Amino acid sequence: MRVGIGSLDNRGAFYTALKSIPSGKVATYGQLAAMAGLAGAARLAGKILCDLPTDTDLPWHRVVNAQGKISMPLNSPGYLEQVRRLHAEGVILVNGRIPLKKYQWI
DNA sequence: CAGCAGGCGGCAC
DNA sequence: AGTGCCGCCTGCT
Repeated sequence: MRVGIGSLDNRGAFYTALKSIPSGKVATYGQLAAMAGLAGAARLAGKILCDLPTDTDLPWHRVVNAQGKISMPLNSPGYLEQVRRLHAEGVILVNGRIPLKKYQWI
């Protein structure tokens, strides 16, 4: 939230890391944080991704939690949107979760 | 497999 | 300057 950009500097790092995720692959929050140079700040990743608009050009939908599941209420529009985008890239959910063994970007 | 507890990093108030 | 809050992670019950 807050349209103002001012104090977010690491945010750019997250965006960069996010863009680095190839299509058809997914990464965990911790992974993304590590890529952004903030290893251990997985929560930050979630906070920042939460801040992203649903219509953003960034592949935020390629980020899931360590369990390979989407963090968010099932009835949340973001959830459905994420699943939709992932499916469009060839990433399918099995029993509501993504097989990280196959899709996790390493 | 599910549930609980602790720890981690950084932003917002 | 301190507290709370997370789209979390990992380990142990």
